[in-house]
Amino acid sequence: MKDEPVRQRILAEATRLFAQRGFEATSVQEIVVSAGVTKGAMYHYFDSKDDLLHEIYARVLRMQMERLTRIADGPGTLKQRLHRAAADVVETTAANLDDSKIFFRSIHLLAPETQKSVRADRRRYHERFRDLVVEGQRAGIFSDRVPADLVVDYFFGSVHHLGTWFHADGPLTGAQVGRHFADLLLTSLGAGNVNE
Amino acid sequence: MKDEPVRQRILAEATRLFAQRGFEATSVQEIVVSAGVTKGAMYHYFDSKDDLLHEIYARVLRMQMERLTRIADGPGTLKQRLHRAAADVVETTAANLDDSKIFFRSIHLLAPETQKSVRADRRRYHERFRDLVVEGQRAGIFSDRVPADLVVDYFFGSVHHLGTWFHADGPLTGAQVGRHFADLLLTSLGAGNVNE
DNA sequence: GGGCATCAACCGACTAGTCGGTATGCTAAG
DNA sequence: CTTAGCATACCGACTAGTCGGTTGATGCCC
Repeated sequence: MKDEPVRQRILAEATRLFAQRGFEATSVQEIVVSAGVTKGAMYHYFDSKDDLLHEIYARVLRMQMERLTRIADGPGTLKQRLHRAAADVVETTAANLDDSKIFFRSIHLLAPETQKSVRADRRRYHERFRDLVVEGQRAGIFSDRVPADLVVDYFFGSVHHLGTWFHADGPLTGAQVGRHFADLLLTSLGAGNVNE
Repeated sequence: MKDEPVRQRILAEATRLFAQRGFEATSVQEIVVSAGVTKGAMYHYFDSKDDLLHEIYARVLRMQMERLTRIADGPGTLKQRLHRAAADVVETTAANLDDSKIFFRSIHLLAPETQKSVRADRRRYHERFRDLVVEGQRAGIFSDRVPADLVVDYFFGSVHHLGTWFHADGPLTGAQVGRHFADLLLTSLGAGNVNE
């Protein structure tokens, strides 16, 4: 922890505090004390408090997009890939709950311009995921009774809400919840068994 | 608007501003100016800024709980009642999007004690809803492959996230989204047709 | 009906403190 | 001598909440 690069340490502590107390309720002073540095150091690495939040967002979005792409373009049937992608995003979200909490609580506090760019990244992710569903609907593997966009909004609503109830020391692991959620998604698309 | 009781006007404006700019980013000064009253008036009706937020929560929770109870204890088969309850909560959430936005963004900013009481109310709602699912699983009408609690978390995650993408002037009405979401819920419970 | 008391509703200047951000200085490396 | 990497002291803006005071309606006594 102590030999971690200063920039990373500031980001890590900021993430922890933002998730615990909220963005606005956390002062820059608290962050730098917690990270064992001074304000000067923080403003050396980041332009503003907003910039700090933006970096936290960008990091998690990059990670999720990379994983989704790898799974979607990887091997396996469509059902398998969708199931895998769904379970994976649940598991990684559970493993980085702080990021998830911060994201949906605080995005509205960013400057409008920054907000727009973050939302655009988010939409690209959503669309890549949706394309899997659309592909299955076109192929007749998935039911198209409910529009693909709505199904994806339905699913991601659940994922994004993990932060309000999931606990690492609860009865279920992130991987278990991931499998269940992926099952629910597939079932609601009328594609009961993943291996059919 | 002008002859609306002062207390209601303050609540309405606070709701609007909190949803638009966030709780922390909205000053008491802005609220009172927007409502056409003074700070004295606001602190005459409410104990604190927190109290204002708490009132907003309490109001929407009361309304939702009342509607759920009426539907759950009302006529119809289990499938019909669950479908009705699910569609209803989506529709009322869409109709009061501001409340929903504020709720999940700002609850962590309340005093711990207040937070606990709000969460307790919320849990009671969740449990009443879950009981419908459990009842169906026991009766063999719904699949019990996924635990009822998880199914309900899955569903309400989607509902609570309406605030991030739903717009009243979008392509779908609240009622339409409600029907789709209720369909998805029933389908994921393996209960395809509502009227079977 | 006139005088008096009471009370909720409301006003707005004020306080005490906090916040994000900056200006300047120092040190060590190259 | 220059630059990166910080530290420290400080500023101006803004905030939630307070408090002494005003206003107008109502009730009651004589």
